[in-house]
Amino acid sequence: MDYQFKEIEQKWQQYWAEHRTFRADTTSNKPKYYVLDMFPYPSGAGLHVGHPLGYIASDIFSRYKRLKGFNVLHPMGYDSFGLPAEQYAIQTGQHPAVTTEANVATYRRQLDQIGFSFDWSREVRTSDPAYYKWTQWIFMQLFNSWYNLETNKAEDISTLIEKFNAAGNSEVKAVCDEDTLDFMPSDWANFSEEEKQTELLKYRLTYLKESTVNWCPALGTVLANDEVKDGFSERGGHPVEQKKMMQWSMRISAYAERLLQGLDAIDWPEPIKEMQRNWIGKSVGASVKFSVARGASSGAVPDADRQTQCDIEVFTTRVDTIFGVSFIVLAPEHELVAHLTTDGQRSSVENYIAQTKKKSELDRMADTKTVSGAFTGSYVINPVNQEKVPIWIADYVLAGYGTGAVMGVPSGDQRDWLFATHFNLPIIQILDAQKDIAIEADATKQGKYINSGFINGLSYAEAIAKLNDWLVEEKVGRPKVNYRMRDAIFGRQRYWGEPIPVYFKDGLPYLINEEELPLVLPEIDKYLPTESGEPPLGRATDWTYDNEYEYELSTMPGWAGSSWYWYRYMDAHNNDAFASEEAVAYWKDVDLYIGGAEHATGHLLYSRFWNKFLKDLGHVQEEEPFKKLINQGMIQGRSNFVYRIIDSEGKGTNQFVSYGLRKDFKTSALHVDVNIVENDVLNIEKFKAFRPEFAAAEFILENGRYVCGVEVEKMSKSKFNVVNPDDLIRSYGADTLRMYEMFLGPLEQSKPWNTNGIEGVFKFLRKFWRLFHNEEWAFHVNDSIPSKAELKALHKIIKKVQDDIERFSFNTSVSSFMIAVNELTDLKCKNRQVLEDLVIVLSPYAPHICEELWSLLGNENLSTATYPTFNPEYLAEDTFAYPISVNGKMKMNLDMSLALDENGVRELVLANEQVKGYLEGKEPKKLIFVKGKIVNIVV
RNA sequence: GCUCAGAUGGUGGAACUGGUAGACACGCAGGACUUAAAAUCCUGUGCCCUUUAAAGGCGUGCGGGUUCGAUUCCCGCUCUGAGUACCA
Repeated sequence: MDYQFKEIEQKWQQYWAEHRTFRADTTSNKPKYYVLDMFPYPSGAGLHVGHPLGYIASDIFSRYKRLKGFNVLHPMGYDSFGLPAEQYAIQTGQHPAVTTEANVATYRRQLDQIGFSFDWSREVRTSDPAYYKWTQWIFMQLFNSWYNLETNKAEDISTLIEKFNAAGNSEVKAVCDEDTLDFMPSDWANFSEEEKQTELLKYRLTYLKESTVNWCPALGTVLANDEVKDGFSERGGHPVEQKKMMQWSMRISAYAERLLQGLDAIDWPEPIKEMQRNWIGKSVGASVKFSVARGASSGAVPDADRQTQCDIEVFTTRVDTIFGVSFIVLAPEHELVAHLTTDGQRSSVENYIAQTKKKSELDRMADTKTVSGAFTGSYVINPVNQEKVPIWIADYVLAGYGTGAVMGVPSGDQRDWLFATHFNLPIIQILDAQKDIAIEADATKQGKYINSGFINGLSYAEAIAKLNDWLVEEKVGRPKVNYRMRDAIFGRQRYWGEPIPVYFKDGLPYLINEEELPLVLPEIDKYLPTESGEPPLGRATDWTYDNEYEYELSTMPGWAGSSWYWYRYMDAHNNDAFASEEAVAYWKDVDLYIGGAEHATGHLLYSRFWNKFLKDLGHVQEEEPFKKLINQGMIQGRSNFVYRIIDSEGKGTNQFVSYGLRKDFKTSALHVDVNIVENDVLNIEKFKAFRPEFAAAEFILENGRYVCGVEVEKMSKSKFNVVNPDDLIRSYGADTLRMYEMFLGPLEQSKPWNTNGIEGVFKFLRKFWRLFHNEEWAFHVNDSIPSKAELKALHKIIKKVQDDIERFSFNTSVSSFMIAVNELTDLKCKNRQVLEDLVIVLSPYAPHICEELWSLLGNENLSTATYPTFNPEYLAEDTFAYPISVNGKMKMNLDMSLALDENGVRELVLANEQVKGYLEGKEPKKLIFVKGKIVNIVV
């Protein structure tokens, strides 16, 4: 029979499901290998062709590893909490759980028909209470932990309390809030329960913190940055304001250094590591206190406050330039600004602050050219030389980074230089190697210091060391490492997320009992915030702890459930632990993780954080969760256009002109559904049915066809360029889709989707099928002894595919399969032995057709087969058609024995008549010979 | 602006450590089979010159360099894509 992909694919998908073929087994004595895909959010739009790209690659890898004798864990699940389901619920009143369930069913159906070898018995859904029980449990562990900088790991909060009991907090080295009290053991003992809890909260790894959020009063809700555009909500266009709010936060900053160091040990793409390094943003420098000078300038009456001692702390990476400071700049939002502003400067400072507030964050960042700022009227004393230096405010200083204050050194920093030049502030040269500081700043670290008091004559390294010691000695500063990364906000004022297992008593948060987990999401009448502006959970009735205390009304953010899910797959149905100790000990970590690069600083960073935390507590074994990471490229949409002719009045007509002829007319381009276009040629009949208004359309054709225009855009419904895998599977089958997606190009490269070449892959599979059949489509192989040529073709592909898969070059193996099948077809190979091995080698790519042929060959269960061993002997050659080049230009090929050495080759080459012709009687100066590669004659 | 990735025929791409550029496909052209179409098969297909062939010239974004030899290494530039945002 001809290749009947529909029957074959259905049959084997059913077989795999019934036989639980891909169930991973924790008791196996084979080596383990864990292949993980980033699990999808089940959106209402279903799967598009971009999704499976990574899944196909990981599936090929998993199937290959099974053939290579590994015990492979290859699971799949759903990141099923999220905003779109909630949005939909608000609009329709449908419970998000219901729509999510329906979407999951669609995804499952679509995934199943591609023939993935997932172990579905381990499926997880983050919105399942049996799953989020453990997300909540991890939250509780974080709440009950603090970060000990002495042991450099998280510890149970009880060890902190012991320290408080024994010695108060002066000796405690912890990552904590900045406003901790100083207390002695006796103080601690006398603290009330509330005071103790308040203090402990400042050390807990998850804690409450006042944060600024985008608050939209009209919608009564907090918005993500994405949902705000130019100060207005994207939905509805209502004004959005900044509002301070108590929010749950995760002390990820405690792990900054370990997150940074850990990158060196993992096999990830360098650009992703670089992104994480930048995100963590380590800078080494010093923090220096500048004390505010008493009595401000311009005859202003100093108020009583200003008389009190007050310091401005700055962070700098160039403490060596401190003698060159000619001004200090605070962020306009800095808390001391109002306090420091003199009456004389008040109006201009307030003006400036008002202006800054008006600028959107984007404007403020985009405009690096305009210099702006305002003088506060106050001064600080530079601690190193007692110089009086003016305090300014400017919006280039950010409140959120460092201390929100910088020292201005115009000779060494171009931005400071521009500021000083604009406002006429002094520019002091500090290094003898600095040049042309009248024209621009020179940030050199070369040369010796000048105009720099006690560091005059020193080099950069000497100066830094001396200053750091001096700062500590004089108690005006210290060396400091600063990280850009800030703690992660861990609450959302939404419904469709994990409830936070916390209740409030006397305004303080307490954990619920572990036995009470999961804290199940309560039913509510509407998915909107309450009238008083509380999160949707405020609508729940009879939802209190112990019938008394109010629960936390925020839910966890989207990244909570995805920050540990790979462990759940190890032991998905465990009710007593997130995964059993034995399961974690067996599977350990993810060997290969495939997913999109867009998660570089979100999911991939948070996951590493939670993993390190769980490691500190002894719940998991590895410091890093994902050993190797591969990013698949984004599949873009390829939009097609038709060109409607515009009449003299500017109105669209009924006529459409083909792409090549559109220049002769006035036209407007219209998106046309890519599914009615083939190889950029429009199917006119389908187009007429596309929309009623096109039913009577007329066409100006070129070469008898209507050619469409093309543009690469993001895949989206509104652009009619979404390609759904279902249609392709219907016309070509899953095996063709799988191979075609791989054939498209390198996995990691982003590329537009186009189906132009899919026929070629389909033809290949038919040709492959025909290898096993005779002219009448009857199954036909023989048991003859394989010829040398057949074995050569086979072993070439055995080696090629294994090399390709191991370097994730899937596109090149598809080409090689085509070559192998072409060769074997030409050889009229019907040999059972050869074809059987070929089936195994191809099976990771096209599993259905291979299972069918495998069973026709009389075998059972292809996934338990063994990948054939490559034998280099079959590829060995006696002779080689050496390319002969003259002066580096290839001229001809000459067959010569591979046994020949340079002298033998030289003799043969120079004696050759054709070569003589090329030399035109000239004496060769030199002959380059690379064995098995090339001969080059230099004249 | 900075960082990273990339640029190869009409198209997707191949060439893995510097050694025959354009594998494999798509498309296109021509042919076979067919009443016809589909399917299948065969041939050709980087560009230029040439009636054809042989032969030749030019060719991996642009300009240089290293080398017997460069798509590959180095320097400078242009463009495209992604990320990031005044980080003190």
